[in-house]
Amino acid sequence: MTKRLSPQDWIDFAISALAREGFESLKVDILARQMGVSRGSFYWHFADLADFHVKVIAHWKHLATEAVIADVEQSENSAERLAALLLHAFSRRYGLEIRVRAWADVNVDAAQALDAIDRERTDYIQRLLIDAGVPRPIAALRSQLLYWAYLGAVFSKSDVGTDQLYHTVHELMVFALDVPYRPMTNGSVPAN
Amino acid sequence: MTKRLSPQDWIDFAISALAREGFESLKVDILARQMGVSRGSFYWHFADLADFHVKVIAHWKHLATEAVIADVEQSENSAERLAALLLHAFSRRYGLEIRVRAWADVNVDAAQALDAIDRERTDYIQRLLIDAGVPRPIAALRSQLLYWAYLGAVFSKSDVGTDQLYHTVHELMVFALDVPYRPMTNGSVPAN
DNA sequence: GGCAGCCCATACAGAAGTGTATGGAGATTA
DNA sequence: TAATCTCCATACACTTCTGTATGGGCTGCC
Repeated sequence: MTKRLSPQDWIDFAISALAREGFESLKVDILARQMGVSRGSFYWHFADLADFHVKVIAHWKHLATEAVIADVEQSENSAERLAALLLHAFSRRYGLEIRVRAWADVNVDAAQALDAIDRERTDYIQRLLIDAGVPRPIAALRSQLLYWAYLGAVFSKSDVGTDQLYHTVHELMVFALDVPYRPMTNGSVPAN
Repeated sequence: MTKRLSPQDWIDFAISALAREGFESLKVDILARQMGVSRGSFYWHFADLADFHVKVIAHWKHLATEAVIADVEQSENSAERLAALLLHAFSRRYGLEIRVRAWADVNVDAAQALDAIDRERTDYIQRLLIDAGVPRPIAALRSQLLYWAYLGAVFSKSDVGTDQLYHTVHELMVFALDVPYRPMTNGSVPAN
């Protein structure tokens, strides 16, 4: 019945296991037990563990880039887009991303995937800044710093509260665009 | 001769191994081999692996806090101190810190130590901002963001070049203190 | 020189995980 | 219905690492 598994089933389960327990749970033994199946199933679908890990990382990369693209379609002008992006970035749950970055310290493929994702994101932010009128060299620097702040937030345990979130975004918008910024949502953000 | 080892010898070697190869190298087998000694030595000095790891983490925490204190004594006024701190933070080699953060995803003690260090550092930055005249609630937010940027830089593979370094610090100083800042070193930083 | 105490080597048992070989159950197609 | 193809279970050999037990060398001290 529901017992026949596809390679994608394994990969999907691995992604959720990665988010829940970290990369050390991505072992044939453990996954098979949790999926109620034997290791024989795994070795039918995948050559070995390394092969499996490569495919899991590739799928994560796919998910991560999809998330970026989804943000692109949100608003019209680039300032609004940047604000929406920041809002989304700093309110997100970081479960999966923090696991992949820990994994990258051990796994070369994960490290390469992260490098690509990082470049992709900073490039996009930089384009937004340039479109918003920030001179190119300054935009390069600030996009880097903005993304670093995002990365730091990912790793920092301290969650951004819903009210602090708007202040955070406001501060970053001012930093990024050099002008006071008033968000579209409501008036809960002070005028600095 | 030079073969008799103290517990501290093991811990020191573990710290350097951690920086070089990551936390997965902190195994009795591997360390003993690299130190040219047998595992019997290890189990004489330490109860078990967990005990050893706890002590390694404690020692790292000691080193990390020492580094912060060293920065405190550098300059006179708080703006100069902040600039010196940023300069030092963003020009540092991150080898050890990135390893510990990866380790923290797996080891609870490492995670706790990192939490404490993070809090310590942000508190210090916040104090500097307040001393420099930034209102307390804004200082809290900005110190958080500044530290996030530092954390992001730690994880980002892209190294900060020596020339970009001054621009980075300049941008962050402006962001932190709300005023154009001119560093003391030389005139290589544009007036924005 | 003899005697403790400190430090290390060796050997053993065992857990956890990988990969392979083989066979068997179920669905699919001829 | 028979043959075949998919998918999985079981069993085995192997590696890596941990922790313990035991004994031996070295050092300082009397």
